[in-house]
Amino acid sequence: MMEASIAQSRMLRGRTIIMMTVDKNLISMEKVADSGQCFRMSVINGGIELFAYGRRLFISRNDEGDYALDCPQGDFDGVWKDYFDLDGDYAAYENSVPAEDEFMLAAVSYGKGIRILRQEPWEMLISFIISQRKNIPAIRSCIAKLCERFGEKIEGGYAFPTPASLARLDEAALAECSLGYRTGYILSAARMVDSGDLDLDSLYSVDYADMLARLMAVPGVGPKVARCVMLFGYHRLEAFPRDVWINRVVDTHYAGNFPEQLYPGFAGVMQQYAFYYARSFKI
DNA sequence: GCCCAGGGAATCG
DNA sequence: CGATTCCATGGG
Repeated sequence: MMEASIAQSRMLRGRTIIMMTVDKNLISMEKVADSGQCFRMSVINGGIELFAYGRRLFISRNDEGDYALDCPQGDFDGVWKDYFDLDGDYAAYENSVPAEDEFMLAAVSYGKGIRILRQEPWEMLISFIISQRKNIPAIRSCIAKLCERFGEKIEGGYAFPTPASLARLDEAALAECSLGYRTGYILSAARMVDSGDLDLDSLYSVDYADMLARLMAVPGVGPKVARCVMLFGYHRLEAFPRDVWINRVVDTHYAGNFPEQLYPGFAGVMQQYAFYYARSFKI
């Protein structure tokens, strides 16, 4: 049984810094950063920088190759452990692939170490409204502009903008973030959430169909974007978003119909392996 | 310059 | 119903 995390301390400029280590076999931070489910996690000068929940997290590797998270144990226990879904049993997901499904076997093998993050629903809602008809680098660029212009300044960068901070803008101000025709969608979503018309916190406790309907009531949110919010924000692992890459996979290898029923309650995890594999090899 | 991107809404048949 | 068309912008 590998350890999920161990607290370590080291000295830096005369101060004691607490680092949390995460077993390298438990998760691949590099694959997660490149998996298309998050847009504010990037590999930079010898480590990985991540912004979420109003914080910046820097991740490096120690001599054993395990991950060192530059955060106190309280943040790890209260935020990052669940954020990275370190308690999830991904071996069970991977082992559920039928022996005859060569595509999913290859996808699971290639993507080993990917996990479905628990991100903030509000950030997922805005991020995936932006995502429509954009490639991932362009999505990241738009979100970076949003954060720099309208997010709160925090140490090392900017937080994701709050609903209130976007709701009070006009379209001209938002349009500077290269949102194109999505500008009105973003503004509507921000005002719905800020006014309380859409209570994102209350959605944690509603069932699949209700959550899907409530999210799709937002202008610019259709079946695909709603399922991305459900999967990456609310951790509804049964949600199976179909984008252009997944549609190509499903058409090519599954005659237009992916066998979601083989993965009860976690088809979305398999979707993520398939997406990462397909996009990496441009299948 | 060209093609396309983690789609959705409006329109048409 | 399903199929088609338009949408703004920038990355590769």
